[in-house]
Amino acid sequence: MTIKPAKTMTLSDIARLAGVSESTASRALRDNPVINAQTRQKVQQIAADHQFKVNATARSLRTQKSHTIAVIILFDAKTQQAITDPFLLDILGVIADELTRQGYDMLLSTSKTTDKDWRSYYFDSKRADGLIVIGQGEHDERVEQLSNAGVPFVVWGAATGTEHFPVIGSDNRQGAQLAVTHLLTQGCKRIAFLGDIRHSEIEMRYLGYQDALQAAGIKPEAKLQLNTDFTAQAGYLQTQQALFSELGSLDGIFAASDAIAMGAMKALLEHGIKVPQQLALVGFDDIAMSAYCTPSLTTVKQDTHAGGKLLVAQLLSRINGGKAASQLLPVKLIERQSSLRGN
Amino acid sequence: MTIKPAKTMTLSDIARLAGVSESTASRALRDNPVINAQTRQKVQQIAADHQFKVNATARSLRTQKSHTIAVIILFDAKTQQAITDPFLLDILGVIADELTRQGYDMLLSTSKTTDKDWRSYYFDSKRADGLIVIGQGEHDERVEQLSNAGVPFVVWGAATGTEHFPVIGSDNRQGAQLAVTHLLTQGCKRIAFLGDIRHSEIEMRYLGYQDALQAAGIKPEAKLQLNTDFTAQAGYLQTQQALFSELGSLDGIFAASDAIAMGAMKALLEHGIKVPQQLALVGFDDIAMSAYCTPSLTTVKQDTHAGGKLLVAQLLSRINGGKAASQLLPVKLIERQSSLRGN
DNA sequence: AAGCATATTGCAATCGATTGCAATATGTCC
DNA sequence: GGACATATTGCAATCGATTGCAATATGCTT
Repeated sequence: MTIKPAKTMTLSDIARLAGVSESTASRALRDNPVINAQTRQKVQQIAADHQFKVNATARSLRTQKSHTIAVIILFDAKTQQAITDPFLLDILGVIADELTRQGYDMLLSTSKTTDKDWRSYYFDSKRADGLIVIGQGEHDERVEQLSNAGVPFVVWGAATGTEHFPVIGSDNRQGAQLAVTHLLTQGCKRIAFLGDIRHSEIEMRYLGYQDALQAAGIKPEAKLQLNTDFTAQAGYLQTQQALFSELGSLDGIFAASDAIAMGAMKALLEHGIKVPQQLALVGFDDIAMSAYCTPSLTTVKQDTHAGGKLLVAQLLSRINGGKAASQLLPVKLIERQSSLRGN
Repeated sequence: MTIKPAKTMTLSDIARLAGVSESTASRALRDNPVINAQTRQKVQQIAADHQFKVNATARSLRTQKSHTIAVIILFDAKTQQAITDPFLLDILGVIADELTRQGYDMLLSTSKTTDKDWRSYYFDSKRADGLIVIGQGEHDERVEQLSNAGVPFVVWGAATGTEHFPVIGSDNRQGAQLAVTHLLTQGCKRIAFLGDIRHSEIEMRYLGYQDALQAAGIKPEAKLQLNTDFTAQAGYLQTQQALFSELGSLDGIFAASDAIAMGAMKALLEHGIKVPQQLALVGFDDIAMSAYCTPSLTTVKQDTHAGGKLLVAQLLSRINGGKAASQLLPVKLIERQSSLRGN
């Protein structure tokens, strides 16, 4: 039998019940040591008895802090799809937990929401103290605008070193290089790249792909780079098409995401191509499913946990008057069946 | 060259600049027809010039409406994992879009956040006007409490007909029945059920499983129901174990989620069991990857789009003084390779 | 020209909590 | 007993917008 308050209690109600002023009540509830211990205790007890909760709106108005961070997930302008890649979900979960741990709420915005002017909507209107933008996408001018407007924000994406706002992201170039070098080690000679290089993260992966080839004395062929959206379907269709085209014979594929890789795998298997014997395949992200497809997928694992924590840490530091710096996170190659030929 | 406001503009600034009172300015900005058209225009122009945005906090305080909905994703008490199933991501995206369309913001809370008392934290504190709870999980008392507290909320889960709060969800029982009937039609005689029936949604699926067997004159064996978490890993391990145990020979598996099914598939293939010839497999959810594993996965498709829209519609109706009703959404069997034996 | 309806605008209270500063009470020292 | 330091508490302003009601202006009627 919980007491069901007829109407919401306010601080003034609590103060009256405790026989103190609102200021004392307010201080008592916030454990301000200047208030006498007994008074403090009494006020807190009464507040608890009446299930009093501070009105977050009033507090925000007065303190000029919302204690809320807006997380914006950029959607692909082309596919119009919001969050689809399981990878996003991973990092989103980490960010959510970390924000909570730090006492912040998370306002989530996806796809169409972002038609809005983020700065106006979230920051100028005081809905949020700062922004986390996930996925730079294809060079978004809106991100650039943010940096001119004094809005505290951090981006998950590709730190190229040239942007003038803080970007946290995996070392995509290094990851791709590891992956492609691995393919070369497994004996691949002609490796296709599946991914849309208009996304800056993917562009970095493509650079890593080229690095690896060049290090092995192989000249990258432009026609082996095939623009592919972030979906299994796109990977499937692109691979089918590649197999029918006059690309010549491939013996390796590096896909810019695991979802793409799985689509590619499907197409290959349908065509009776043996993976990894005839063609070795490597993805990127290490989503949960990668270990459980057949053959299991070799991939580059991003440290989403570190990434999420870092995004939050940098943003909060920035909000609290400090600086936020770009940072590259190390990645790791996870070798599985799709590329291991057992020499 | 955007004008960079030295400090944030307030309504009073705009009023002063326009030479009108704050009340007139406020009304003008909200397109109140009582204000003279010219005045209205002038105020709006000035506001636009100075990139004025209404302070959402102040408005909320005054109007007593946050125009925010808290979405709570229940995590599994056991695995301690937050959002992992791709299915959640789907429905979350739909809800986000729909809330945006309706002019609401979305406060997302996962896993550890939910240690809090939701009612206090989100509703009593006026952070949100209502709650959407996703995943009833294993009979959560906290959901029950909400319904006693007059908080507007809706749940995505299993509408059993006995709960006294609005639940929107797929017709899990019907879906399972379709799936298992399909397996029987394909000639399966002994079908295992992989899923944790302590989750009410899964319980409904188990009932549907039993319905189908009984309709075919088969007596369900309790030992063929194997509790399994919502992950590919759990499906994999459980299936491995099942194959080594003295369950006798199975020729069909109905998994309570696609992720579980994919784990199961992995285990089967590793053991050289031919899918679907020796053992047919059906999942639930129709996540994006299901069409792209090999063999592709037969599954029961949930209408996440309708579900998300309905959740939002019902909640807003409830907030606006109306009623919210539980509702069952129809599902659809998607037949793919993992179960089709071509008779 | 007085009377009254209608169109616009402004005054001032209000939403609920926080906080700088002043006020009071208590204790200590010489 | 007076002076002064310290511990507690309260007053009142403030955050920024919204809104009921009153005030003023304008136009029309007879």
